[in-house]
Amino acid sequence: MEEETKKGHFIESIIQEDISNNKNDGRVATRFPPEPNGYLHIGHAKSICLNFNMAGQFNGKCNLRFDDSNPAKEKQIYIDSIQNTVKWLGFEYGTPFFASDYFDKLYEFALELIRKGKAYVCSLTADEIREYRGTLTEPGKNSPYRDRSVEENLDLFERMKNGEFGEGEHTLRAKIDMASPNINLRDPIIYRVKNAPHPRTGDKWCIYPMYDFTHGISDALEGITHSLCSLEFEDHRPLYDWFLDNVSVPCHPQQIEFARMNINFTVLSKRKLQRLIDEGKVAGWDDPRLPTLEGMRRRGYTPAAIRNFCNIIGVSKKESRIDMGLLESCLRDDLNENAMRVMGVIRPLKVTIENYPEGQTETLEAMNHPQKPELGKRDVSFSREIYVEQDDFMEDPPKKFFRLGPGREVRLRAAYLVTCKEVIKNEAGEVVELICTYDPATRGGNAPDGRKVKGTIHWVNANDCLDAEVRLYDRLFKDENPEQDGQDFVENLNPASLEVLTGCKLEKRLASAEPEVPFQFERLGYFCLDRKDSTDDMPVFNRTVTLRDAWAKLAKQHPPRKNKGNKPPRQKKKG
RNA sequence: UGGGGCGUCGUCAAGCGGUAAGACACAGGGUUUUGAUCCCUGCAUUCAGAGGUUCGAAUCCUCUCGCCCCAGCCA
Repeated sequence: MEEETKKGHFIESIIQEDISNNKNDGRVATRFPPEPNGYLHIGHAKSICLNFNMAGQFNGKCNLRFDDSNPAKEKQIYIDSIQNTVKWLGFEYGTPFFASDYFDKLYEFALELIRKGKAYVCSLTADEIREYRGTLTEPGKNSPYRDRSVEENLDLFERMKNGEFGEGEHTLRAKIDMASPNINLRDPIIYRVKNAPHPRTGDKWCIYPMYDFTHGISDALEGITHSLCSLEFEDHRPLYDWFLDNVSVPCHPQQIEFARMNINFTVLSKRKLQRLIDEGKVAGWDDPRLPTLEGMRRRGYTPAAIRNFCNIIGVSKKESRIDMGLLESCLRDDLNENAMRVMGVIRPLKVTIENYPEGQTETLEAMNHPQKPELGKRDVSFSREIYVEQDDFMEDPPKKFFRLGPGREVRLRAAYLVTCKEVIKNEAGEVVELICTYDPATRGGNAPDGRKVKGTIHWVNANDCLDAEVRLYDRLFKDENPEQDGQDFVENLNPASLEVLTGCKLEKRLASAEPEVPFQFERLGYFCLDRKDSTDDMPVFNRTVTLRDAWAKLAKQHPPRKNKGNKPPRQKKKG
């Protein structure tokens, strides 16, 4: 049903091989290392699943480690959110780790490099450092400070630590090779002065280690065996190895790179997501249209669906753009299996059943899940006045329209067969009510005379229902690739990504719905109560995803006739 | 004309010298009180291209082409 771990992607093969060679004594340890400078998104989920799955699969452990070496960008709220989200996704990580917990040790390792003559304090300005670095095609040149004595370096570095210098005055650099074709090896900066309070170490430090120095050493200190990261760090691997080879760490983890995830019709980068928020294009980090895990959670995505998706897409080194449809397919799979069925009318059209006794109400039974009778039945109330979906009526319907139209008979799900007798319109000519008759002999939906009724539509008792707001979401961008032809992705937003419907009429049992618990509104899609904007007076439901809709697809392929407002069906063409 | 990667169906992705898995999508058909679900069926003579090695190549070699990443005191 769920989560069949894919067999053998290349990282799994490497680990398997290492185990059979008894490398690391057959131990496996991975880590998920987010920088707490933003919220997690679906792209991170891939890495989370990969790291935790590899550990789980090979009886190892996976650490959650915050890569918090740049206090200028990092915040406690992100630390909290990330922990929360990883737990929600379903992974156990025990006590989280922090690179900042290694600041003392990192400082010692920097000292070790200086004593070995492999690091020096450089007093070039940022601009000068850039100039000295050379370009992609020209080698760099040595810093004039490259040959300072060990003593002087030790003294300067200590004074950096003690706060005697301002930002940018000095840096500590590894002494590697200014002529290396790999720019990362041209005496990379290890420490810089930064006068910013750190979320965890406060103002204890005014110098902070850079990523390349911090990351590998943190891995080694935690006994990580396989350090999985994305492709852009491939060029950093020689540096990763250089640090671990030149400093006294307990082990030397192996860095392995894989391609990060991309999905069409959305953007996956903290920077771009941040911009959508800053420019007010979406409501915040947890806007249900966003691919952030908090947004997806609020919208109704389930952890199981996301995990399954991450397992299904595989792991490789090829840049790819995954079809949003695949994510949705995984979602529907889980929701179809687990969501209780209910009825809700989101664009109500009143129906009066003229031959049904006035003032009478009766209780009918409906299945909670047609494929799972063990989930039981629920009561739904029925009376003379009900609501049906506006889309389920056409004044001049084509032949293949199996719903309501003048003189047509349909089944009200779990109720009766009704026939449309009369159409009532307002002054503007809009249909505002239908007068129908019902066949009392069809209680439950079957006709004793065996006549076939092709269409079944959902409905709600007008005298016993829940008023609600419903939010319909669509893809955030119009284009499959929001940045096609170098366009600014913000210009490509789908103006119809959010549609708010008020005055929706839902089955009464939804009054006790809990946030994020999925329901299938039959024939419409999967919905859940919004945890943030719902009030006692006005519940708000988010549409998580629609049902597959063969009818809508058909109608789209064959454009509307000019007559009424409804979607117009045509005969399907052959071939 | 620096370095590092990557190129298998529309989209992901198996394949590791023995004659192209699977998933999503798509197209037909069946079941159905959700036009949902479910169930069948079809869907790469071909692996970026060209040469070569071999009885045999997507898999090995050579060259060519295309795409991505790197010049933060970000991660």
